[in-house]
Amino acid sequence: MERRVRVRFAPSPTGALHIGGVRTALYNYLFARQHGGDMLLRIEDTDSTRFVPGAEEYILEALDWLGIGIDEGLRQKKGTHEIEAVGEHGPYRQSERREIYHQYVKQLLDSGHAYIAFDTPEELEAKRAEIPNFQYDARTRLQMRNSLTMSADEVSELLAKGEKYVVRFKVEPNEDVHVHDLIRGEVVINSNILDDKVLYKSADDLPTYHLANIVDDHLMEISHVIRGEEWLPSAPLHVLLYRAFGWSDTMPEFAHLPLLLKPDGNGKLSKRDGDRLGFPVFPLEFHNQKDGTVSSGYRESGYLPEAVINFLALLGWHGSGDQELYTMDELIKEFSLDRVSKAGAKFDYEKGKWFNHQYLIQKSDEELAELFMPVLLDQLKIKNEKLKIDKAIVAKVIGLTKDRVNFVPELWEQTNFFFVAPTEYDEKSLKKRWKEDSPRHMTELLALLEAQEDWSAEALDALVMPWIEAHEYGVGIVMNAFRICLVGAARGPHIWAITDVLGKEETIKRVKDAILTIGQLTI
RNA sequence: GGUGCUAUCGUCUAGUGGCCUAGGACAACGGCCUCUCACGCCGUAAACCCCGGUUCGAGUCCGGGUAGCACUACCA
Repeated sequence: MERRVRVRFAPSPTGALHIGGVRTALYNYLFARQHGGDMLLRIEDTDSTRFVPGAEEYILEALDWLGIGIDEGLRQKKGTHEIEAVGEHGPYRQSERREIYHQYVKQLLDSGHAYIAFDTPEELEAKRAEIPNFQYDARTRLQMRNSLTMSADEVSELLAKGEKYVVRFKVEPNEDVHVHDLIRGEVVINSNILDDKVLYKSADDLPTYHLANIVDDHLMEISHVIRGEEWLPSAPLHVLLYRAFGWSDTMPEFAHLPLLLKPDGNGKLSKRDGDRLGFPVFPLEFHNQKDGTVSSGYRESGYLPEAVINFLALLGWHGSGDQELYTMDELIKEFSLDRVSKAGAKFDYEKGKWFNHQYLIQKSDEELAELFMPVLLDQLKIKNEKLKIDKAIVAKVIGLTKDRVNFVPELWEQTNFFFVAPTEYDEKSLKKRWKEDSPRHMTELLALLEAQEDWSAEALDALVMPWIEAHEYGVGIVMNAFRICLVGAARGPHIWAITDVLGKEETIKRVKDAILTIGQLTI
C-alpha cells in the first residue's frame, strides 16, 4: 500500500525545546522531505498544569531558526514572530480539540474497550502505598470503583452529581502485542504488564497523551511516527488503541529514536547538565516565565544553525560513507531510518564546536562581519571607546583571524587589538619575548618606520628584514617585541597584516607607548 | 522489583559471516610550517563487555550472563 508520507513533530509547551526534541524534529523533517511528504507540527497541551507561557512561540522560533520547515499545523509566519495555522486537519492545538476527543472517548466506552473510573487520586495513592507494585489492570480493576463494578444506575447517579471521573482503557490480559519498529525490528510485549491507562479526565475535560495522540495521528493521516525511545514501552498500548478504534489498517509505522545521553556519567541529557558542564542544551535562550529561570541557547552562544543541524544529524545517524559535513539538502538526500543507531548517543559538545568551526570558516568575511558587528559594538561600548566602525575593516580583520575561532563572539578576543590599543602587556609574553635589548631595538625600528613612506606589507618587509639581518638582531627577537608593542601579547596574525590595518600613525604611536610603558615595568 | 531496549577506540561512529593486521571523525599526544598564537599538513596512541554455541571461518548469527538506559502517573 502506497500512501503519502506524513510525519509530525508534536511537542508539549512545557518549557524550552530540548536539544533531543530538536533532533527528533530534524529526523522527522528529513524523512518527510526525502519522501516528498508533509511535516506537521502539533502542540500537545493536554496537561493544563504544566503549560508554560511562551513555550509554543519558543518552539516555533527555534525550528524556524534552524531551518526545519513546517508544511502543516502551527508555524511562524514568514519573517514574523506571529503564529499561523495551515492545513485542513486543524485545530493543531490539542486543547482546542476537546469536542473531537469526546466522540472517540464515547466510541471506546460504547464498544466496551474503555470504562469509567471514579477512584480519586488519593484513593489510588493509598492503594499504591498499601499494595507494592499495584497496577490498575485486569487483575485489580474489579476491586476498584468503576463502571465495571458498579451498577449502571450508580454510575449515572455519580455522573449526574458531577463526580470527577476518568475513562480508562480496558486492556485484555495475557496477549503478546507485536510492535513493528523501523529501527529496532519486531518488539513483543505481553499485555499483562500494561495497565488500564487513563485516556480522559473529566476534571479538565481533556484526554491524556495516549488518546489524543492516537486520535490525532489517525485524523491527520500520519504515516510514520518518529519519536524518542522513551515512547517504546507505550507503543504496544498505542497498537491496542488503534485496534480498538478499528484503525489497524491505517496505523502509522513506528520508529523509536535512540536517546541523547549525558556527556559524562549516565542517563538522559537534561537541562541541568548544560548548567553543570557549561554548554547549552536548548537551541535558543529561554526565559521561563513560570519559574523565572533562564536557559542558555545555541544561537546566543554563537552557533550557526547549519552547524547545529549537522551536529545533531550525526548524533545517532551516519551516512554510508565517511562524510561528516552535510548541508540540509545533502542530509535530505542521504538520510535513512535504517542507518539510525540503536544505542543512545552521549552528547559530545567538543565535536559540536568543531562543526561550528567548519561552518564558520566557510562563511565569507562580510557575512561574518555582519554577525560579529553586534558583539563588537557591545564590547567597544563596555570599553567606553568612541570609534566609528568601518565594516570593510571588520571584514578584513575577520579574514585574518577566523581560522582560529570556533564561534563568532570569540572573534573579539582575536581582534580586539585592532580596535583598541593595548593598555597593558601580557606578563608571560613579556617574560619570554621582551629582551634586554628590546627597548633599543624598538627605538631604532621606530626611526626606520617614521621615515618610511610606502606602508605596504612588501615594502615594510623589505625595509625591516635587511635591517635586522645587518645588525644580526635576530628576526624572532625583534618581531616578537614589535608584536608585543602592537598587540600587547605574543599572538595574532602576521605582523605586516597588523601594521597594514593599523596604519602608520597608529603603529608608531603604539610602539612609542610600549617603549615608555614597558620601560617602567620591572621585568 | 517488573518489562523492554541497547552494547566496537575517552566520545560520535563504519562494519549486515571471509575484503578486519577492525576504517573515519572529535578530543589527546608528537612532528612539520613559522616573528607569536592559531589554522593547516603529517604522524602516534587508542576499541569489538564476558562466557558458551553454530560455522572451514564470528566484531558480524544464536543462547546465557553482565552492564547501561528507558518505561513502570488522572506528565508528555
